[in-house]
Amino acid sequence: MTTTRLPDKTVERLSQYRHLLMAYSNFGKQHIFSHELAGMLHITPVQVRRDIMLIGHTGTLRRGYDVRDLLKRISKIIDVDIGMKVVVVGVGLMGGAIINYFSGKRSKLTIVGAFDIDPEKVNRVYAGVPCYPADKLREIVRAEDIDIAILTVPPADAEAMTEKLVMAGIKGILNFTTIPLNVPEHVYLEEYNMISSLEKVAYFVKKQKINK
Amino acid sequence: MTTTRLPDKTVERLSQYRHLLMAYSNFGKQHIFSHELAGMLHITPVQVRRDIMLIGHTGTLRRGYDVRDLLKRISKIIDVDIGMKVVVVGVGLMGGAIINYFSGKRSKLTIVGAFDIDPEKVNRVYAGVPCYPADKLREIVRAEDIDIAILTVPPADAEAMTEKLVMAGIKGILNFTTIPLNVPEHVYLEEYNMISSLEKVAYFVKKQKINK
DNA sequence: TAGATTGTTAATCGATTAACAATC
DNA sequence: TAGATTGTTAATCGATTAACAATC
Repeated sequence: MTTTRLPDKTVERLSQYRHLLMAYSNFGKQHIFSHELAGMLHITPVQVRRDIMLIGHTGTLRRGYDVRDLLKRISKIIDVDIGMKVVVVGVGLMGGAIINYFSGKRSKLTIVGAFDIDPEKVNRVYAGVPCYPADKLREIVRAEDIDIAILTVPPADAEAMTEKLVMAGIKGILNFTTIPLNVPEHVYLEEYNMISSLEKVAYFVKKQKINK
Repeated sequence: MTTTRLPDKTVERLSQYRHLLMAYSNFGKQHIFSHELAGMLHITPVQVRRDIMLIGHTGTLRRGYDVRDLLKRISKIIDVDIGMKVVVVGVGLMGGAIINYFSGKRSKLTIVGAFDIDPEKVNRVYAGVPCYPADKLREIVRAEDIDIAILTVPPADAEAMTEKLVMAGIKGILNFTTIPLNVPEHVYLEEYNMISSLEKVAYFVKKQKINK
């Protein structure tokens, strides 16, 4: 089954639908309407229906979508069959918080290790995740078949570390540093710049204030 | 000077241009071409020129843009004249990391306080930022004229806390919880869902692997 | 039946990019 | 001049939404 490549935004929303559906299912609900899902995410019902259409799932006119079936379908699409291993690179406050945040949350995406250059941190265990020395990166990534890295090193180290990650065979990077990274085409890169996000909020708050 | 509302994406990029320009300026460079800025951010030169056009700035054919002038112009657009106060709500690991991350970084956006319900945390100081009890939120937000909140409470508390923030008069929220929030129209909301981000990376890494 | 819902196409909206005149 | 660059319009691309037939 080779689904055509789903739009970026749809993939993000599928992950969010799943998150909500799991809560909903634990609540004992068996069916859900597109407008219910939409309401929770503040998007339109049409968008929900269209996303669900894109993954080839259908509901019923009477009761909407079967929660369990939809959950299964979404998981089939966005989950990895065997599971995928993730490492956190840079165990500062942010790296530590991220390890803690994900620890034990998702079953198919597991943080299996962390890396740091600080000898103080190396060989310690953070929320069940062992910290290795950065110079063993290549070795461990290859041996453990790790696919994804979350990058939380200081800005000055970001470029050099990215190069090492790519050389080691990492396939995807989630970048939390403020440095825009350079990666070859076969590596999927997702950047999150917290400063831009906050400045964007500030900009629109300011606009709002002026218009009033 | 009422600039027409800039596109969301342009505002984000302006913040990124500024970040790069500051580094570039410290490097002693006085001028920069659109393709140089573009290269650093992996976008097209046209996009850079268009964004710069939208804020009404111009460069020269010979030397591109004057770094200092452009910096000033961008700051004029996205910065707040008087400065804007920010609080972090929820001083867990993530909240603490964010306080630390921003501390001393931006001059116009300052984290002036944090809130938590845990008596252990209240009245302590994190990276220079005092932590107040959550029930003083309204009082302090009003007294200090705080505009923006970064929300890092546990998922279960997200909704209730958001309501309190809105009631207290917060104008913008940067939401780091996995709960999609409900806010009135006059409050600007920016959500960041780390789990969706990571699952998106996993999805495209998986796709890549299959196609090969 | 009347009302509510899904599934899907076509239209719209917003953002990016191609094309190119102007000019140093 | 030839080459490189900016500024800007028009075209394109991608994502969202409006519209509506089908149907329980």
